[in-house]
Amino acid sequence: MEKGWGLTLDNSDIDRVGFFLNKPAGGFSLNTPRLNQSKGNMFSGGQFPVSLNSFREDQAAAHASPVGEVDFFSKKPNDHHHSGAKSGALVVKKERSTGEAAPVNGFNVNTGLHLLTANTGSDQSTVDDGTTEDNAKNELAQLQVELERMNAENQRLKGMLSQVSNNYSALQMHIVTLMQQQQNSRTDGSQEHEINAEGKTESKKREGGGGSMVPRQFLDLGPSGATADTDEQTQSSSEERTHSESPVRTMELSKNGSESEGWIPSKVPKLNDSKTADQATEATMRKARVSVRARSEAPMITDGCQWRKYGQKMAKGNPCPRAYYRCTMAVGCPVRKQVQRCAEDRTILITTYEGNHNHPLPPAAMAMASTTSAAASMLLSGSMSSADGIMNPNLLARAILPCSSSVATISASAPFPTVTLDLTHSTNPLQFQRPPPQFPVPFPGPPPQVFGQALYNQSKFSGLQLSQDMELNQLGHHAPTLQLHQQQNNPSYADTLSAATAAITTDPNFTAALAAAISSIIGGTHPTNSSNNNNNSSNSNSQKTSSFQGT
DNA sequence: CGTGTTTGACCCGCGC
DNA sequence: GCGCGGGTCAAACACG
Repeated sequence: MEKGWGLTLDNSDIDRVGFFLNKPAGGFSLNTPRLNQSKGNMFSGGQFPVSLNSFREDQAAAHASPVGEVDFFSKKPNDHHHSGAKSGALVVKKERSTGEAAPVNGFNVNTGLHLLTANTGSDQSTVDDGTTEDNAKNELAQLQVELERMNAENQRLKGMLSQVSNNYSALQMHIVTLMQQQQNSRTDGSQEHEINAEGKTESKKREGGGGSMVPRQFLDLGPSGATADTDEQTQSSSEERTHSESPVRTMELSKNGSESEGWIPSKVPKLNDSKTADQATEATMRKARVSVRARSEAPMITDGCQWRKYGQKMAKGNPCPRAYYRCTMAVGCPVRKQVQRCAEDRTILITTYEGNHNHPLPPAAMAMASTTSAAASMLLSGSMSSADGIMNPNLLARAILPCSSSVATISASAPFPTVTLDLTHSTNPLQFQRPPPQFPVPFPGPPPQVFGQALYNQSKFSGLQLSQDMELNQLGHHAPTLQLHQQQNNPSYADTLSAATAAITTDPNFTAALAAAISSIIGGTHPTNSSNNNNNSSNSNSQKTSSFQGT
């Protein structure tokens, strides 16, 4: 039930964990968010920076991390004897007695403890003085007391940790319960029409004389094994396993609302029994789509992935052709996207994503991928697949873009659940109301990759925000420092980031996630290259799609 | 020559 | 059954 969401948070937070634990750099699959990682997030979120070590005692000791707090928990209470080679404190003392400098390893912890002693210098002057022996004993006693205190603290923190974990689980269960209750209390599907401002006629046309509202394919999960909530599927399978394939188009709550640019295919894959589980899962995941409306003069926004154009069609009602792209970062990646300009406002580029990547993604692409994946998961997962996705458009909308719920809408009237992120206004006004100074002319216009970064930032913020809400309500505070650092190094990004920040800072709870996301994204890319390597993709030379950044 | 785009043909679902 | 429209395929082409 938590697929997708929070994996960006996981990534960034794991990095932070690595900061403490000297974690070897490892790849984290986008599609494998794990609860235990989320727990790690909780514990590393500043409130419990030490508790994490209780889980990683062995690693911390093995890595001999220079961070002192690690060893507090790697020590055993009864290792404080002189002969206890395992005691870091005493080992340090012995080494110091030999005139060696304190090794730069985990034993630095004991240096910290030494600060509590009365006279540290007496150790070095210890030759045969009886008083120094007493001092040593006193010091030893103090160390022992300190150790005991630390152990007590450790136990206390562990208790807090388990409590937080329990609270998290309880909250999670509560959310699920609420969703189920809301589903059960649903009496009609009229709210579906509220989701899209102007999809009423189409939906009513679909209803025909049926009376009961068909909840579309939100629940048309078929044999998808990706959804865990099989019970909910069974609850509503009878009425919801329909293949109403209305050619309804995506309606968006933008100001131009009448525009229908969504990617609503007429071909709905039927999940027959003959299909394999993988195929069904893939087909299921491909059903949920995330449509992004954004102002960009570039032929395609940069989202960090490599795309190959495999088709172009003239869509009805739109003089602008619709381009079909396929992800080429991995063989067989099912992710596709459609790019089409808004008929009414040619400056608005509508990109619709579909599917989940089956390969690791660069940081620049993870935000968008996580957003689409999360949207798809939330729409298609059992808990969400029930009417919640329809009944609570704001829930998902705010999950997608919590900073401005008005721009994220769900097109429930579409044959496929489609989340539309309208970034053409209100989300990032600073970004688009004034042209960037380095691009005064309409073409190439706002740097696509800059916009892309802003977009991804927002997307990533979404994941972060939701993860925060569901796991912990605070992130660490070191990320803003990184963000500012990156901003200074990259003026173009500074522009973008400042705009994005200005758009989001209205939500104070979102600041930490914002900073973490920006720093994470930028930290994983090569801004100097990515800030330039995509502006040349004008309409004429857009053959080389490679919008891949940071490689 | 490899890679990616272009573009007409083809397939499929749906409405009439 | 036929036409329409969306989506995909694949041969031809362009480019480095």
